Amino acid sequence: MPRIPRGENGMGSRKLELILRHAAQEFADKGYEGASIRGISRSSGVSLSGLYYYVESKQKLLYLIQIHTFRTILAKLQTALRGATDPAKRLSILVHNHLEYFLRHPMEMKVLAHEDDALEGEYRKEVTEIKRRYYGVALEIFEELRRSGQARRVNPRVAVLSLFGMMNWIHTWHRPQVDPQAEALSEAMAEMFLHGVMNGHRVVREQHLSRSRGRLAVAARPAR
Amino acid sequence: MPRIPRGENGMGSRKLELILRHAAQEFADKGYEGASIRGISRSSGVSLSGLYYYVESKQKLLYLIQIHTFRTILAKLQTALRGATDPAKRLSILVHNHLEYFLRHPMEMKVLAHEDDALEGEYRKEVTEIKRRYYGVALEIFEELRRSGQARRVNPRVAVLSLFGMMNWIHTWHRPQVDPQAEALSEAMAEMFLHGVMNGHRVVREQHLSRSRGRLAVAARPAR
DNA sequence: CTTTGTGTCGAACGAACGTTCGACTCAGGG
DNA sequence: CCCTGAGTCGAACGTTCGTTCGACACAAAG
Repeated sequence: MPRIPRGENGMGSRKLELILRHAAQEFADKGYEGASIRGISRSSGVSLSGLYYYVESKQKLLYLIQIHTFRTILAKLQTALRGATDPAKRLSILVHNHLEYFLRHPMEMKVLAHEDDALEGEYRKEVTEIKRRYYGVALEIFEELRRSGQARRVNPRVAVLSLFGMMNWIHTWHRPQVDPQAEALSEAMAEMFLHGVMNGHRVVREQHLSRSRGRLAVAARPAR
Repeated sequence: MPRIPRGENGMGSRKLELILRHAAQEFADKGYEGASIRGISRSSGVSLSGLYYYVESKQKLLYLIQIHTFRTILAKLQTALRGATDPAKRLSILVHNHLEYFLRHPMEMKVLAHEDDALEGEYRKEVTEIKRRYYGVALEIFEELRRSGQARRVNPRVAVLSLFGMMNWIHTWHRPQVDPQAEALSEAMAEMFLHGVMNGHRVVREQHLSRSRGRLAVAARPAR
Protein backbone atom coordinates (compact mmCIF):
# COMPACT_ATOMS: atom_id res chain seq x y z
CA MET A 1 0.00 0.00 0.00
CA PRO A 2 1.27 3.42 -0.95
CA ARG A 3 2.09 5.85 1.77
CA ILE A 4 0.19 9.11 1.58
CA PRO A 5 2.47 12.01 2.42
CA ARG A 6 0.19 14.66 3.90
CA GLY A 7 2.14 16.74 6.41
CA GLU A 8 -0.74 17.78 8.67
CA ASN A 9 -0.80 20.97 6.60
CA GLY A 10 -4.14 22.71 6.19
CA MET A 11 -5.22 20.35 3.43
CA GLY A 12 -7.53 17.53 4.11
CA SER A 13 -7.03 13.84 4.36
CA ARG A 14 -10.05 11.84 3.34
CA LYS A 15 -10.68 10.93 6.92
CA LEU A 16 -10.74 14.50 8.12
CA GLU A 17 -13.34 15.30 5.50
CA LEU A 18 -15.36 12.31 6.62
CA ILE A 19 -15.24 13.49 10.18
CA LEU A 20 -16.22 17.03 9.26
CA ARG A 21 -19.17 15.78 7.25
CA HIS A 22 -20.54 13.78 10.13
CA ALA A 23 -19.78 16.54 12.57
CA ALA A 24 -21.79 19.00 10.49
CA GLN A 25 -24.63 16.52 10.46
CA GLU A 26 -24.52 16.11 14.23
CA PHE A 27 -24.21 19.84 14.91
CA ALA A 28 -27.09 20.56 12.57
CA ASP A 29 -29.28 17.94 14.19
CA LYS A 30 -28.67 18.66 17.85
CA GLY A 31 -26.94 22.02 18.02
CA TYR A 32 -23.38 22.55 19.12
CA GLU A 33 -23.91 21.94 22.80
CA GLY A 34 -26.30 19.09 22.25
CA ALA A 35 -23.96 17.32 19.88
CA SER A 36 -21.47 14.89 21.35
CA ILE A 37 -18.05 13.89 20.16
CA ARG A 38 -19.09 10.36 20.91
CA GLY A 39 -22.02 10.69 18.54
CA ILE A 40 -19.76 11.96 15.79
CA SER A 41 -17.39 9.12 16.49
CA ARG A 42 -20.20 6.60 16.27
CA SER A 43 -21.75 7.91 13.07
CA SER A 44 -18.44 8.40 11.28
CA GLY A 45 -17.04 5.07 12.38
CA VAL A 46 -13.87 6.68 13.72
CA SER A 47 -13.01 5.78 17.26
CA LEU A 48 -13.38 8.36 19.97
CA SER A 49 -9.67 8.84 20.48
CA GLY A 50 -8.96 8.45 16.79
CA LEU A 51 -11.01 11.54 16.26
CA TYR A 52 -8.66 13.57 18.40
CA TYR A 53 -5.81 12.60 16.16
CA TYR A 54 -7.38 14.77 13.46
CA VAL A 55 -9.09 17.52 15.39
CA GLU A 56 -7.87 18.84 18.69
CA SER A 57 -11.21 19.83 20.21
CA LYS A 58 -14.94 20.12 19.72
CA GLN A 59 -14.57 23.86 19.27
CA LYS A 60 -12.09 23.37 16.48
CA LEU A 61 -14.52 21.01 14.79
CA LEU A 62 -17.13 23.75 14.73
CA TYR A 63 -14.56 26.30 13.66
CA LEU A 64 -13.38 24.21 10.74
CA ILE A 65 -16.90 23.72 9.48
CA GLN A 66 -17.79 27.38 9.77
CA ILE A 67 -14.64 28.83 8.29
CA HIS A 68 -14.61 26.39 5.40
CA THR A 69 -18.23 27.11 4.55
CA PHE A 70 -17.77 30.86 4.67
CA ARG A 71 -14.60 30.76 2.63
CA THR A 72 -16.25 28.63 -0.04
CA ILE A 73 -19.37 30.72 -0.30
CA LEU A 74 -17.40 33.95 -0.37
CA ALA A 75 -15.06 32.67 -3.07
CA LYS A 76 -17.97 31.48 -5.18
CA LEU A 77 -19.63 34.83 -4.76
CA GLN A 78 -16.61 36.77 -5.91
CA THR A 79 -16.31 34.59 -8.97
CA ALA A 80 -19.98 34.90 -9.81
CA LEU A 81 -19.87 38.64 -9.36
CA ARG A 82 -17.03 39.12 -11.81
CA GLY A 83 -18.28 40.86 -14.90
CA ALA A 84 -21.63 42.00 -13.55
CA THR A 85 -21.88 45.74 -13.19
CA ASP A 86 -25.53 46.59 -12.73
CA PRO A 87 -26.13 46.77 -8.98
CA ALA A 88 -29.54 45.13 -9.17
CA LYS A 89 -28.07 42.28 -11.15
CA ARG A 90 -25.19 42.01 -8.71
CA LEU A 91 -27.58 41.81 -5.85
CA SER A 92 -29.59 39.04 -7.40
CA ILE A 93 -26.35 37.19 -8.08
CA LEU A 94 -25.57 37.41 -4.39
CA VAL A 95 -28.97 36.07 -3.46
CA HIS A 96 -28.73 33.27 -5.95
CA ASN A 97 -25.23 32.33 -4.84
CA HIS A 98 -26.28 32.28 -1.21
CA LEU A 99 -29.36 30.16 -1.72
CA GLU A 100 -27.73 27.84 -4.18
CA TYR A 101 -25.10 26.94 -1.62
CA PHE A 102 -27.66 27.02 1.15
CA LEU A 103 -29.92 24.42 -0.38
CA ARG A 104 -27.09 22.24 -1.56
CA HIS A 105 -25.47 22.15 1.88
CA PRO A 106 -28.34 22.52 4.29
CA MET A 107 -26.51 21.06 7.24
CA GLU A 108 -23.53 23.34 7.01
CA MET A 109 -25.78 26.32 6.56
CA LYS A 110 -27.86 25.40 9.54
CA VAL A 111 -24.69 25.26 11.56
CA LEU A 112 -23.67 28.70 10.32
CA ALA A 113 -27.03 30.22 11.02
CA HIS A 114 -27.63 28.54 14.32
CA GLU A 115 -24.30 28.32 16.11
CA ASP A 116 -23.48 31.93 15.73
CA ASP A 117 -21.98 32.47 19.15
CA ALA A 118 -20.83 29.05 20.24
CA LEU A 119 -17.23 29.78 19.32
CA GLU A 120 -14.85 31.58 21.62
CA GLY A 121 -11.55 33.38 21.52
CA GLU A 122 -9.45 33.31 18.38
CA TYR A 123 -11.75 30.95 16.51
CA ARG A 124 -14.61 33.31 17.04
CA LYS A 125 -12.66 36.34 15.92
CA GLU A 126 -11.71 34.71 12.64
CA VAL A 127 -15.23 33.61 11.83
CA THR A 128 -16.61 37.00 12.77
CA GLU A 129 -14.07 38.62 10.50
CA ILE A 130 -14.97 36.62 7.40
CA LYS A 131 -18.64 37.06 8.14
CA ARG A 132 -18.08 40.78 8.26
CA ARG A 133 -16.39 40.63 4.88
CA TYR A 134 -19.35 38.80 3.43
CA TYR A 135 -21.73 41.32 4.90
CA GLY A 136 -19.50 44.08 3.54
CA VAL A 137 -19.88 42.83 -0.01
CA ALA A 138 -23.64 42.88 0.31
CA LEU A 139 -23.61 46.33 1.85
CA GLU A 140 -21.36 47.61 -0.90
CA ILE A 141 -23.71 46.34 -3.56
CA PHE A 142 -26.66 47.93 -1.85
CA GLU A 143 -24.90 51.24 -1.71
CA GLU A 144 -24.06 51.04 -5.39
CA LEU A 145 -27.77 50.56 -5.88
CA ARG A 146 -28.40 53.72 -3.92
CA ARG A 147 -25.72 55.70 -5.70
CA SER A 148 -27.05 54.70 -9.06
CA GLY A 149 -30.36 56.13 -7.98
CA GLN A 150 -32.20 52.85 -8.15
CA ALA A 151 -32.81 52.41 -4.47
CA ARG A 152 -35.12 54.35 -2.26
CA ARG A 153 -33.93 55.96 0.91
CA VAL A 154 -33.78 52.99 3.22
CA ASN A 155 -31.44 52.38 6.11
CA PRO A 156 -28.79 50.27 4.34
CA ARG A 157 -27.89 48.24 7.39
CA VAL A 158 -31.52 47.38 8.03
CA ALA A 159 -32.12 46.57 4.38
CA VAL A 160 -29.14 44.29 3.96
CA LEU A 161 -29.63 42.49 7.25
CA SER A 162 -33.29 42.00 6.45
CA LEU A 163 -32.26 40.38 3.21
CA PHE A 164 -29.95 38.05 5.08
CA GLY A 165 -32.80 37.36 7.46
CA MET A 166 -35.05 36.24 4.64
CA MET A 167 -32.37 33.99 3.27
CA ASN A 168 -31.03 32.51 6.46
CA TRP A 169 -34.43 31.80 7.91
CA ILE A 170 -35.12 29.35 5.12
CA HIS A 171 -33.52 26.50 6.99
CA THR A 172 -36.40 26.57 9.45
CA TRP A 173 -39.10 25.97 6.87
CA HIS A 174 -37.81 24.80 3.52
CA ARG A 175 -38.96 21.33 2.45
CA PRO A 176 -37.26 20.25 -0.75
CA GLN A 177 -40.28 18.25 -1.89
CA VAL A 178 -42.72 21.10 -1.44
CA ASP A 179 -40.93 24.40 -1.81
CA PRO A 180 -39.22 26.04 -4.78
CA GLN A 181 -35.63 25.13 -5.48
CA ALA A 182 -32.67 27.49 -5.44
CA GLU A 183 -33.36 28.96 -8.86
CA ALA A 184 -36.97 29.93 -8.33
CA LEU A 185 -36.49 30.75 -4.67
CA SER A 186 -33.64 33.16 -5.19
CA GLU A 187 -35.50 34.81 -8.01
CA ALA A 188 -38.54 35.24 -5.80
CA MET A 189 -36.53 36.65 -2.92
CA ALA A 190 -34.43 38.99 -5.02
CA GLU A 191 -37.59 40.25 -6.61
CA MET A 192 -39.33 40.66 -3.27
CA PHE A 193 -36.41 42.54 -1.89
CA LEU A 194 -36.01 44.80 -4.90
CA HIS A 195 -39.61 45.40 -5.86
CA GLY A 196 -41.59 44.35 -2.85
CA VAL A 197 -44.81 42.47 -2.86
CA MET A 198 -47.29 45.14 -3.67
CA ASN A 199 -48.81 46.08 -6.90
CA GLY A 200 -49.00 49.80 -6.37
CA HIS A 201 -51.40 50.58 -9.17
CA ARG A 202 -54.59 49.11 -10.35
CA VAL A 203 -53.43 50.32 -13.75
CA VAL A 204 -51.57 47.12 -14.15
CA ARG A 205 -54.12 45.08 -12.41
CA GLU A 206 -54.83 42.59 -15.16
CA GLN A 207 -51.17 42.31 -15.91
CA HIS A 208 -51.41 41.77 -19.60
CA LEU A 209 -47.79 42.57 -19.93
CA SER A 210 -46.24 40.43 -17.36
CA ARG A 211 -42.90 42.05 -17.94
CA SER A 212 -44.01 45.41 -16.62
CA ARG A 213 -45.28 43.91 -13.44
CA GLY A 214 -42.22 44.09 -11.37
CA ARG A 215 -41.51 47.59 -12.40
CA LEU A 216 -44.81 49.27 -12.01
CA ALA A 217 -45.32 47.88 -8.62
CA VAL A 218 -42.58 50.20 -7.63
CA ALA A 219 -43.22 53.06 -9.91
CA ALA A 220 -46.40 54.00 -8.12
CA ARG A 221 -44.48 54.85 -5.05
CA PRO A 222 -43.35 58.44 -4.41
CA ALA A 223 -39.70 59.01 -3.86
CA ARG A 224 -40.45 59.52 -0.19
CA MET B 1 -47.97 36.67 57.41
CA PRO B 2 -50.90 35.91 55.14
CA ARG B 3 -51.10 32.55 53.47
CA ILE B 4 -51.25 32.67 49.71
CA PRO B 5 -53.71 30.09 48.45
CA ARG B 6 -52.42 29.21 44.95
CA GLY B 7 -53.51 25.72 44.08
CA GLU B 8 -50.72 24.88 41.65
CA ASN B 9 -53.15 25.96 38.96
CA GLY B 10 -51.75 27.40 35.76
CA MET B 11 -51.31 30.82 37.29
CA GLY B 12 -47.99 31.97 38.54
CA SER B 13 -46.59 32.39 41.95
CA ARG B 14 -44.01 35.12 42.14
CA LYS B 15 -41.30 32.56 42.45
CA LEU B 16 -42.28 30.68 39.33
CA GLU B 17 -42.14 33.91 37.39
CA LEU B 18 -38.72 34.61 38.84
CA ILE B 19 -37.51 31.21 37.77
CA LEU B 20 -38.92 31.58 34.27
CA ARG B 21 -37.26 34.95 33.87
CA HIS B 22 -33.87 33.60 34.76
CA ALA B 23 -34.43 30.49 32.73
CA ALA B 24 -35.19 32.58 29.65
CA GLN B 25 -32.00 34.50 30.27
CA GLU B 26 -29.96 31.34 30.55
CA PHE B 27 -31.56 29.68 27.52
CA ALA B 28 -31.03 32.83 25.47
CA ASP B 29 -27.39 33.09 26.52
CA LYS B 30 -26.29 29.51 26.11
CA GLY B 31 -29.00 27.75 24.15
CA TYR B 32 -31.24 25.05 25.52
CA GLU B 33 -28.65 22.29 25.63
CA GLY B 34 -25.89 24.55 26.83
CA ALA B 35 -27.99 25.95 29.64
CA SER B 36 -27.88 24.15 32.96
CA ILE B 37 -30.51 23.84 35.64
CA ARG B 38 -27.74 24.54 38.09
CA GLY B 39 -27.02 27.84 36.35
CA ILE B 40 -30.66 28.84 36.53
CA SER B 41 -30.69 27.86 40.16
CA ARG B 42 -27.62 29.95 40.87
CA SER B 43 -28.76 33.07 39.03
CA SER B 44 -32.28 32.98 40.40
CA GLY B 45 -31.20 32.22 43.95
CA VAL B 46 -33.53 29.24 44.18
CA SER B 47 -31.89 26.05 45.28
CA LEU B 48 -31.41 23.24 42.80
CA SER B 49 -34.03 21.00 44.31
CA GLY B 50 -36.28 23.93 45.15
CA LEU B 51 -36.50 24.56 41.46
CA TYR B 52 -38.02 21.16 40.89
CA TYR B 53 -40.79 22.01 43.28
CA TYR B 54 -42.08 24.50 40.71
CA VAL B 55 -41.10 22.96 37.40
CA GLU B 56 -40.90 19.26 36.80
CA SER B 57 -38.17 19.25 34.16
CA LYS B 58 -35.87 21.28 31.97
CA GLN B 59 -38.08 20.59 28.99
CA LYS B 60 -41.10 21.97 30.80
CA LEU B 61 -39.14 25.09 31.61
CA LEU B 62 -38.55 25.67 27.91
CA TYR B 63 -42.12 24.77 27.10
CA LEU B 64 -43.54 27.25 29.59
CA ILE B 65 -41.42 30.05 28.20
CA GLN B 66 -42.32 29.32 24.60
CA ILE B 67 -46.04 28.76 25.07
CA HIS B 68 -46.44 31.83 27.23
CA THR B 69 -44.61 34.04 24.76
CA PHE B 70 -46.60 32.77 21.79
CA ARG B 71 -49.89 33.09 23.61
CA THR B 72 -49.12 36.64 24.62
CA ILE B 73 -47.97 37.78 21.23
CA LEU B 74 -50.90 36.14 19.47
CA ALA B 75 -53.40 37.68 21.87
CA LYS B 76 -51.86 41.11 21.43
CA LEU B 77 -52.00 40.67 17.68
CA GLN B 78 -55.66 39.78 17.64
CA THR B 79 -56.47 42.81 19.73
CA ALA B 80 -54.39 45.12 17.58
CA LEU B 81 -55.97 43.76 14.42
CA ARG B 82 -59.49 44.46 15.57
CA GLY B 83 -60.97 47.25 13.51
CA ALA B 84 -58.37 47.34 10.77
CA THR B 85 -59.73 46.21 7.43
CA ASP B 86 -57.23 47.28 4.80
CA PRO B 87 -54.95 44.29 4.20
CA ALA B 88 -51.82 46.43 3.83
CA LYS B 89 -52.63 48.12 7.09
CA ARG B 90 -53.32 44.81 8.76
CA LEU B 91 -50.00 43.50 7.61
CA SER B 92 -48.09 46.42 8.97
CA ILE B 93 -49.94 46.00 12.25
CA LEU B 94 -48.69 42.43 12.37
CA VAL B 95 -45.14 43.52 11.72
CA HIS B 96 -45.34 46.23 14.32
CA ASN B 97 -46.85 43.92 16.91
CA HIS B 98 -44.18 41.32 16.30
CA LEU B 99 -41.26 43.70 16.49
CA GLU B 100 -42.65 45.62 19.40
CA TYR B 101 -42.79 42.47 21.49
CA PHE B 102 -39.56 41.23 20.00
CA LEU B 103 -37.54 44.25 21.08
CA ARG B 104 -39.19 44.49 24.46
CA HIS B 105 -38.52 40.84 25.30
CA PRO B 106 -35.35 40.01 23.41
CA MET B 107 -34.45 37.00 25.52
CA GLU B 108 -37.78 35.27 25.15
CA MET B 109 -37.76 35.93 21.44
CA LYS B 110 -34.29 34.58 21.04
CA VAL B 111 -35.46 31.43 22.76
CA LEU B 112 -38.42 31.18 20.41
CA ALA B 113 -36.33 31.74 17.32
CA HIS B 114 -33.43 29.59 18.36
CA GLU B 115 -34.81 26.59 20.22
CA ASP B 116 -37.26 25.66 17.58
CA ASP B 117 -36.82 21.91 17.80
CA ALA B 118 -35.49 21.31 21.30
CA LEU B 119 -38.90 20.28 22.58
CA GLU B 120 -40.26 16.78 22.21
CA GLY B 121 -43.51 14.90 22.43
CA GLU B 122 -46.61 16.66 23.67
CA TYR B 123 -44.83 19.90 24.55
CA ARG B 124 -43.58 20.15 21.01
CA LYS B 125 -46.98 19.47 19.48
CA GLU B 126 -48.60 22.24 21.47
CA VAL B 127 -45.99 24.81 20.59
CA THR B 128 -46.06 23.80 16.93
CA GLU B 129 -49.82 24.17 16.96
CA ILE B 130 -49.85 27.73 18.27
CA LYS B 131 -47.02 28.65 15.95
CA ARG B 132 -49.06 27.37 13.05
CA ARG B 133 -51.97 29.52 14.18
CA TYR B 134 -49.75 32.58 14.23
CA TYR B 135 -48.42 31.77 10.78
CA GLY B 136 -51.99 31.22 9.61
CA VAL B 137 -52.99 34.74 10.60
CA ALA B 138 -50.15 36.17 8.56
CA LEU B 139 -50.94 33.98 5.59
CA GLU B 140 -54.58 34.98 5.77
CA ILE B 141 -53.67 38.64 5.69
CA PHE B 142 -51.39 38.12 2.76
CA GLU B 143 -54.12 36.39 0.83
CA GLU B 144 -56.53 39.21 1.54
CA LEU B 145 -53.88 41.43 0.03
CA ARG B 146 -53.85 39.26 -3.04
CA ARG B 147 -57.62 39.08 -3.30
CA SER B 148 -57.90 42.83 -3.05
CA GLY B 149 -55.61 43.06 -6.04
CA GLN B 150 -52.87 44.85 -4.19
CA ALA B 151 -50.33 42.07 -4.22
CA ARG B 152 -48.38 40.73 -7.11
CA ARG B 153 -48.35 37.08 -7.96
CA VAL B 154 -45.91 35.77 -5.42
CA ASN B 155 -45.81 32.39 -3.76
CA PRO B 156 -47.69 33.22 -0.54
CA ARG B 157 -45.83 30.72 1.59
CA VAL B 158 -42.49 32.03 0.42
CA ALA B 159 -43.58 35.62 0.89
CA VAL B 160 -44.91 35.19 4.40
CA LEU B 161 -42.02 33.07 5.61
CA SER B 162 -39.58 35.55 4.13
CA LEU B 163 -41.26 38.24 6.13
CA PHE B 164 -40.90 36.18 9.27
CA GLY B 165 -37.29 35.62 8.33
CA MET B 166 -36.61 39.33 8.18
CA MET B 167 -38.24 39.85 11.53
CA ASN B 168 -36.88 36.88 13.41
CA TRP B 169 -33.35 37.36 12.22
CA ILE B 170 -33.20 40.68 14.03
CA HIS B 171 -32.08 39.09 17.26
CA THR B 172 -28.74 38.29 15.64
CA TRP B 173 -27.87 41.86 14.81
CA HIS B 174 -30.02 44.42 16.57
CA ARG B 175 -28.16 46.73 18.94
CA PRO B 176 -30.56 48.97 20.86
CA GLN B 177 -28.06 51.82 21.03
CA VAL B 178 -27.35 51.82 17.31
CA ASP B 179 -30.34 50.51 15.43
CA PRO B 180 -33.86 51.86 14.99
CA GLN B 181 -36.42 51.05 17.65
CA ALA B 182 -39.59 49.06 17.15
CA GLU B 183 -41.53 51.93 15.63
CA ALA B 184 -39.08 52.87 12.90
CA LEU B 185 -37.91 49.33 12.36
CA SER B 186 -41.35 47.88 11.79
CA GLU B 187 -42.20 50.72 9.47
CA ALA B 188 -39.05 50.09 7.47
CA MET B 189 -39.67 46.37 7.26
CA ALA B 190 -43.34 46.59 6.42
CA GLU B 191 -42.48 49.07 3.73
CA MET B 192 -39.65 46.94 2.39
CA PHE B 193 -41.90 43.95 2.27
CA LEU B 194 -44.78 45.76 0.62
CA HIS B 195 -42.94 48.05 -1.76
CA GLY B 196 -39.46 46.69 -1.95
CA VAL B 197 -36.32 48.67 -2.00
CA MET B 198 -36.21 49.90 -5.53
CA ASN B 199 -37.20 53.23 -6.94
CA GLY B 200 -39.15 52.44 -10.05
CA HIS B 201 -38.93 55.85 -11.73
CA ARG B 202 -35.22 56.02 -11.79
CA VAL B 203 -34.99 52.51 -13.05
CA VAL B 204 -36.91 53.42 -16.12
CA ARG B 205 -34.83 56.42 -16.91
CA GLU B 206 -31.33 55.39 -16.11
CA GLN B 207 -31.28 51.82 -17.07
CA HIS B 208 -30.43 52.14 -20.73
CA LEU B 209 -27.42 49.96 -20.45
CA SER B 210 -28.21 47.63 -17.68
CA ARG B 211 -31.88 47.36 -18.20
CA SER B 212 -32.14 44.15 -20.09
CA ARG B 213 -29.85 42.46 -17.68
CA GLY B 214 -31.52 43.79 -14.60
CA ARG B 215 -34.87 42.78 -15.91
CA LEU B 216 -33.98 39.35 -17.00
CA ALA B 217 -33.97 38.08 -13.53
CA VAL B 218 -37.42 39.44 -13.00
CA ALA B 219 -39.31 39.54 -16.23
CA ALA B 220 -38.13 36.25 -17.57
CA ARG B 221 -40.27 34.62 -15.01
CA PRO B 222 -43.45 32.93 -16.20
CA ALA B 223 -46.63 33.65 -14.31
CA ARG B 224 -46.35 30.37 -12.52
C1' DC C 1 16.42 -6.36 11.97
C1' DT C 2 15.76 -2.16 14.23
C1' DT C 3 14.19 2.39 14.39
C1' DT C 4 10.85 5.87 13.38
C1' DG C 5 6.64 8.20 12.58
C1' DT C 6 1.81 8.00 11.33
C1' DG C 7 -2.48 6.21 12.38
C1' DT C 8 -5.70 3.76 15.44
C1' DC C 9 -7.90 2.34 19.55
C1' DG C 10 -9.83 0.77 24.47
C1' DA C 11 -9.91 2.35 28.80
C1' DA C 12 -9.97 5.60 31.84
C1' DC C 13 -10.25 10.58 34.22
C1' DG C 14 -12.51 14.28 36.36
C1' DA C 15 -16.14 17.28 35.75
C1' DA C 16 -20.75 18.52 34.91
C1' DC C 17 -25.20 17.22 33.95
C1' DG C 18 -30.66 16.39 35.07
C1' DT C 19 -33.09 14.50 38.49
C1' DT C 20 -34.43 12.38 43.13
C1' DC C 21 -34.79 11.82 48.01
C1' DG C 22 -35.31 12.50 52.74
C1' DA C 23 -35.11 15.81 56.15
C1' DC C 24 -36.24 20.19 57.84
C1' DT C 25 -39.06 24.69 58.70
C1' DC C 26 -43.07 26.78 59.85
C1' DA C 27 -47.80 28.79 59.64
C1' DG C 28 -52.86 27.36 60.05
C1' DG C 29 -56.54 24.42 61.50
C1' DG C 30 -58.17 20.87 64.68
C1' DC D 1 -50.59 20.68 71.39
C1' DC D 2 -50.16 18.12 67.45
C1' DC D 3 -50.95 17.37 62.77
C1' DT D 4 -50.85 18.64 57.95
C1' DG D 5 -48.98 20.26 53.90
C1' DA D 6 -46.63 23.78 51.22
C1' DG D 7 -42.00 25.31 50.59
C1' DT D 8 -37.01 24.78 50.86
C1' DC D 9 -32.67 22.60 50.78
C1' DG D 10 -28.05 19.66 50.91
C1' DA D 11 -26.48 15.59 49.42
C1' DA D 12 -26.40 12.17 46.56
C1' DC D 13 -27.39 9.00 42.20
C1' DG D 14 -26.42 7.42 37.78
C1' DT D 15 -25.18 9.06 33.36
C1' DT D 16 -22.84 11.41 29.91
C1' DC D 17 -19.62 14.63 28.65
C1' DG D 18 -14.80 16.33 26.44
C1' DT D 19 -10.43 14.96 26.68
C1' DT D 20 -6.08 12.16 27.70
C1' DC D 21 -3.00 8.33 27.84
C1' DG D 22 -0.49 4.33 26.85
C1' DA D 23 -0.33 0.60 23.87
C1' DC D 24 -0.36 -1.43 19.45
C1' DA D 25 -0.12 -1.90 14.15
C1' DC D 26 2.67 -1.37 10.37
C1' DA D 27 5.01 0.58 6.25
C1' DA D 28 9.32 3.21 5.15
C1' DA D 29 14.05 4.30 6.16
C1' DG D 30 18.58 2.97 8.23
